[in-house]
Amino acid sequence: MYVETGKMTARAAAMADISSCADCTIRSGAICAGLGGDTLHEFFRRGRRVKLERGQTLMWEGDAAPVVGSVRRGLLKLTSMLSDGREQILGLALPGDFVGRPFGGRATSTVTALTETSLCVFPRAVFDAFVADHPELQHELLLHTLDALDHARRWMILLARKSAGERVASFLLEMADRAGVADGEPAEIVLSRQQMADFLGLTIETVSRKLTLLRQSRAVRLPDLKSFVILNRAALSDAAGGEDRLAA
Amino acid sequence: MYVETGKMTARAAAMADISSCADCTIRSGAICAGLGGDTLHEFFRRGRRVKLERGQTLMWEGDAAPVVGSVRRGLLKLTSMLSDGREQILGLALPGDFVGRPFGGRATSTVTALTETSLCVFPRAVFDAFVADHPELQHELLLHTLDALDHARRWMILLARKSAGERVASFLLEMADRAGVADGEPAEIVLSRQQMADFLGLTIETVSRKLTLLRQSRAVRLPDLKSFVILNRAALSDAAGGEDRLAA
DNA sequence: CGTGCGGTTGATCCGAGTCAAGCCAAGTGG
DNA sequence: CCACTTGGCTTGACTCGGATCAACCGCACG
Repeated sequence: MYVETGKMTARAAAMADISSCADCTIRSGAICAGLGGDTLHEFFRRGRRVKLERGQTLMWEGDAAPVVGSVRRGLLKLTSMLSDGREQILGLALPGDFVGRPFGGRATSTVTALTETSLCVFPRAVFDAFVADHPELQHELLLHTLDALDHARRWMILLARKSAGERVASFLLEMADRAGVADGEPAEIVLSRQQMADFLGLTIETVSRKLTLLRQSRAVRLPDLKSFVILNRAALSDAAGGEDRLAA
Repeated sequence: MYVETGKMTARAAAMADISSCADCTIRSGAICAGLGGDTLHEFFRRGRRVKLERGQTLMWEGDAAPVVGSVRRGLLKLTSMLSDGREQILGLALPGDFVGRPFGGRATSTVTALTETSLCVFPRAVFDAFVADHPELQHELLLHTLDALDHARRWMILLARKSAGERVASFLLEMADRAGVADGEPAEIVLSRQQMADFLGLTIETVSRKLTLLRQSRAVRLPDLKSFVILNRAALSDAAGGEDRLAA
């Protein structure tokens, strides 16, 4: 885990902090949205910018999890390990999302970077105390948590009731929409086939087969392993099964 | 939907409110925990006590959902309807749990009473405003939401990875634990077989078969349709599959 | 060149869904 | 009081979708 801050004067640190917030592309969607200049600065001073390489883990399920954080850039997965050693992906964290468990005991999931990722990380005790003093921050955190809950519950429906083909189609739709990629344009598949399987509650072979079927039906094009293009959104949406709509 | 309040003098209403809170058995676990006497009274004055009969619905998925509430007594289900008409139960709400979606647009699930239920219900706009003015209330709501999120994510694992037998066993364990019933003592199954199936992402036939197997293996006894007794917790826990532990 | 790893494809198996029949307890009407 | 219905549950026979096991492909890397 590489931490960007080093030794510097208080003034230099403050300037770095301010510029950090000023150039932050996700402020509007993050929990720090709505914090005034002074409060924002106070808040930021308590955290650190952390950069994770692909594959690095921020916290482990069950650990005392000393930190929470806000994603600035990149993509992380939240996972839980099963007794048989397989892992289930519980969700993804994108820029603006919040990770970790404030006011709690142990971390409820393992948080791992899927791409190079940058976060604002806070010691949990410090974060908890600061939130207690700043209702507007707590409010943003509450909104984020409510959204995450809604999203998790929609995903429950997919896992409980959708067929393998529907899951894969739903996944592609969600990836394209979250990335804001238009139909016809190539969108990135950030996950490996194994990770897609872990996410969708399937096996790698089934994921592969269903992708092949979607390609053969001309709903999508798969130029390479890590990208896809929506050729026929209606067909894809149809294959996703009514779309009780996972999109937030 | 039967609303208990009628016309009464301000003083009588206030007394009713106070006694309502005083005799509330779930205060400690509800979002109103930690509200001081005056604030609690203020808060309570803004809501109403609502009683739902078994089967009555408090709000519908997708509706503008004008209310939120805190469960005092009884049991409700949160459901979402699939395009094919089947429903998936997203979660249960027990005394102390919070239902509805504050600060949001539409209700994200349908909320229906499974037993006779009593709630403190608030108009959403009123609730939102009151929460904004009372950080301690917002804090409690946040804690509840974080817990609900953790619970939903654990349930995702069950739906994504567990076999039918494991799901049914996990369900029985959770029911017994939530009701605080000791092994050997009869515990209530509040749901019908159909509702269990909707909850576990199975069909009614499969639920029935797996219950029969558990009975035959002497893990549980099923005196009648609506109750069960844990005879061998080790066996049941084993059948639940390692128990990556759904209990909070 | 091999060697290894991620992905695809094929053959087979098994668990849960589907369809259908029957059971039992609680109404309901003659 | 008894035949008949009704609704929730169980059980059985069969089907089918996705897991499993296995072979193979293609590419990166030593």
